[in-house]
Amino acid sequence: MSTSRPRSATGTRSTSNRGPAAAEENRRALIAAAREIYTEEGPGAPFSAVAKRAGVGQGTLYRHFPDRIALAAAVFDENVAELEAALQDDGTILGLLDLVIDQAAVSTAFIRLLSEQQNDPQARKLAARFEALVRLLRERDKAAGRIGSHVTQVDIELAVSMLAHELASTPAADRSEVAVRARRLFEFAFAPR
Amino acid sequence: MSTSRPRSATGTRSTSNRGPAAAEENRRALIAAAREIYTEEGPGAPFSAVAKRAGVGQGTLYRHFPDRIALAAAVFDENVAELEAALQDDGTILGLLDLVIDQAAVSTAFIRLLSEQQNDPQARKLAARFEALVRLLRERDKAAGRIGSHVTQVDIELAVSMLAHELASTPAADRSEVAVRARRLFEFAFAPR
DNA sequence: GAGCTACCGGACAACCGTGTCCGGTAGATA
DNA sequence: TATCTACCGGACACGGTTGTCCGGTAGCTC
Repeated sequence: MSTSRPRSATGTRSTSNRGPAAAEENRRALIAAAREIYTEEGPGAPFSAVAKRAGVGQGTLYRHFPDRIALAAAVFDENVAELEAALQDDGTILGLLDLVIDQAAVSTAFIRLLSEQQNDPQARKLAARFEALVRLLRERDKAAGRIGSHVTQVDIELAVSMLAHELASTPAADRSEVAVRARRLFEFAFAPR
Repeated sequence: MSTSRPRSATGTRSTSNRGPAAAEENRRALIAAAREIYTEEGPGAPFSAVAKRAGVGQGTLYRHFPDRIALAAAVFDENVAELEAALQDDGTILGLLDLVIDQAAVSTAFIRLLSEQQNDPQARKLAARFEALVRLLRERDKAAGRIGSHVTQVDIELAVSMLAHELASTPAADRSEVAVRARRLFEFAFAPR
């Protein structure tokens, strides 16, 4: 996740900041900065803060990502890919919840994007990937008797959404405490009856 | 400007808008307006919109309530009183969830106030009243075997908080659908094992 | 009914985030 | 090296919110 740029905290850009190669590097720096910002300040943070954090100008930010949605989509594309990679082979629903907890702030922004931009094609595509992943995990868990048959696809999506929203509005200090509680609550809700 | 005020649902002012009696009426109008605004636009709505909605000037708003917190506290004071009135005698935890659902937007703002202003004495007092209510309901439900003994005080508070947050970020159109789902989920989580 | 007090209302300055625009400059090309 | 191109960065204009300040006026007192 770390870039080697003056950027957020340390180091100096190895290459120049001009030319086509730099354009790509800037793009990646912006995505990384957005992740950090989401994590630290939540999805409401000023858009322009991303540029500052990435160590580039406003112009560069808007050139690469015309609006918040475009940037968010780029961030979550990576995010969903990580979830898929971690869970597709042998993950579980509870494992999914754990990853959502790990990625608390980014997850929230992701969930928010999905619910607020239901018309945006990019957002829809991400939603579809996420839902497919949930479907896979649910079927596997059900077959293995790890979750009850009363648990629907939507139940799980709702649980993820609630968890993410709750974590987003929890002061960082209490977050792990809340995460443990919530996980336990959903474990009860999903348990075979 | 003459007799026709933009004042909304609360109706037309019967007395003048000056003098000590009017001061009290303005105060109540502001609280009512704040409720409406929370309900319609969520807790992020411009503070000054409350004054406009109440049909009074900015000055009047700030004179009565120096900041958002003071106003929010006044609103939720009424709110908690309503919860107490409705549930104290024979309410249940699920009944509490239902009321939270009914008051979706106001509840959210309430929950947010509690988590963001943990130091404010007014907010703490409201939190204490709310927690006492939950304690009462939980003990009653437990005694009656309506909820499992694994369900803790904090579990319930967390469920309310998650529910409120989720509803807040749900488009109005989908809210009742989500409410039903969430209620069911918590019913499973709380059920005796 | 005259004067005093208290409260009202809205104008306004300060502030913050957004998105655009353009001068500057590195790198590419020959 | 001279010139051309593409991208960079930050200044800035704009729109919206906050919180203050003060002239105006209703109601109260005598």
